[in-house]
Amino acid sequence: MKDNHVTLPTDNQEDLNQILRARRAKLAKLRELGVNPYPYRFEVRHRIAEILERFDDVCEKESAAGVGEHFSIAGRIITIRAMGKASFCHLRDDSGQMQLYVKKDIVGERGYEIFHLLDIGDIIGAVGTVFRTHTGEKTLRVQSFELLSKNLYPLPIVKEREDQVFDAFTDKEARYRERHVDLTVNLEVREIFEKRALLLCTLRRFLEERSFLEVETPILQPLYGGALARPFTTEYHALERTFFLRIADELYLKRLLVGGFPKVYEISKVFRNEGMDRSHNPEFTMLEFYEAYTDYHDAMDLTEDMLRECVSKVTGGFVIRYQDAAINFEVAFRRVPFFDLLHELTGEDLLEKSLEELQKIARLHGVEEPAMSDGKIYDELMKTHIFPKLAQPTIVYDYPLSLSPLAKKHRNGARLVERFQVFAGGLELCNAFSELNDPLDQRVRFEAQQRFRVEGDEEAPPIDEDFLRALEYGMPPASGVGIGIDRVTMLLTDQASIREVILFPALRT
RNA sequence: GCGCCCAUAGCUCAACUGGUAGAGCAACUGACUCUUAAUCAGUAGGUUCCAGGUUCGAAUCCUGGUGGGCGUACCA
Repeated sequence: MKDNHVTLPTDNQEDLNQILRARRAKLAKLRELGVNPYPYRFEVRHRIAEILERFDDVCEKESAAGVGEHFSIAGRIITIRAMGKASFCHLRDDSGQMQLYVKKDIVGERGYEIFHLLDIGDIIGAVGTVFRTHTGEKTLRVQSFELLSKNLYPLPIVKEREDQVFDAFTDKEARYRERHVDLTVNLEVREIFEKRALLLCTLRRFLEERSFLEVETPILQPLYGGALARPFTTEYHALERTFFLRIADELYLKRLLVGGFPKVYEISKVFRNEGMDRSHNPEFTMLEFYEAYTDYHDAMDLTEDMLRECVSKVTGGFVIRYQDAAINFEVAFRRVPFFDLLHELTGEDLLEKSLEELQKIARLHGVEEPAMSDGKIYDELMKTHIFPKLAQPTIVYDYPLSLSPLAKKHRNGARLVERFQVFAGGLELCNAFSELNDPLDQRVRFEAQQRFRVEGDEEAPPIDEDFLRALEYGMPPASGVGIGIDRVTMLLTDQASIREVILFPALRT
């Protein structure tokens, strides 16, 4: 599958297949005709979608409105229908596609010869007037055109007729490995990433309007933390030390709260050295924001508003379709305590059970080896039976203490922490809590994690003395929220796989 | 990590119980001044993912490998 084209030696004509040879021959011919196949610039004055829209109500035949006015567009040739003295092709730019009519009488002998040396995939610029063909298609009558970049490697040819698509470029591996081809040929793919950009833009604007400060913290770190995950390591030569790629932004952002910024956020890649599947990519994009003097109830309100705003801006409505389910973001999100959901599942109050009782209940619900801690059992039950079924936007709150070493203990009970997660479409979108700012409690929590670590839990984080010291200076009470941007994008673009919303997803090499 | 499935022309796919690889589109030559999956006539195009093995003979069967898909595990 892989690099059969990459390994083709471009200087040895013998080894090239006939299509590649033909393209190179045309390139040489063009040069003979005095055409630079890779010129420096072209004056693009119009976008195709704007032209099409403008002539939308101009009726059949020669459009009086278009006569005389010249339009200048540039893009890639996606179809060619060549005839002896007049030809058609379609040109696509970022906004849309439009038919071009190239007539020998107009572009001249040499121009028409050059046009015949063009291929699907070439990038050209064209200037002309707009008219409608007999069949009603708005078309550019080309006065002149210019080759802007010669295509030497053939593009997949996707054809359409009456909404039927033929020979679509669908091989997932080829699409991910050659995303530039995917984007060129599959318009709906481009849309996903336009929506992703709009999502990021919306989030930034939302936070900016509320006076949050965008900051950047280290990706390369001497110690990692802020989540439960195995890190990637890298060698820092100058320091002769192993460094880690961050697994979360959390600890550095909290230091900024200590430092006096009351509202901060960061949007960035984080890296977790774990397997990949349709909702996990080893590097992914997180938004984390922290607001001083607020608790997790405030954060719930803010997060709910934020998500609703994103849905509205990106999809244009409040009800979205995700994998055949209608998800409504207009109404208030359901808010339900973690242990209420477990009660619904098991009919028992799991918070009151001993470890033995918990293990028994876990077995009843299909957990194979429940020899783990109470927290892991709760987590397992929720992950297998509850979370995937949370289709409508749901805020699950008040989590067991042992699962959340960075969250503040619940004001009403010592065995819970003030934490919540937001789910929709069965996807976990956000994780948030009232941030633990008691440095002595934080040390106790780290030490507990340290014990898990010694027992072999590779995801338990190490003790971060620098962070503990920072807390000792005093961090204001605060709430913090982490949002998985990729997951939200999946939801808003109705994609089942995270790879569809990451331009260059991780692949084996 | 484990299980199941997949890999054939530039793209999308075919090839029965093993018999020596084929189609549409794309490409090339020619014709054609309103075509649109353009049409018509003709031509060419393959390391059947890789390496071994079985066989007179392998795209097909076996072993190993590579890459991918789906499921599962892991995953705040």
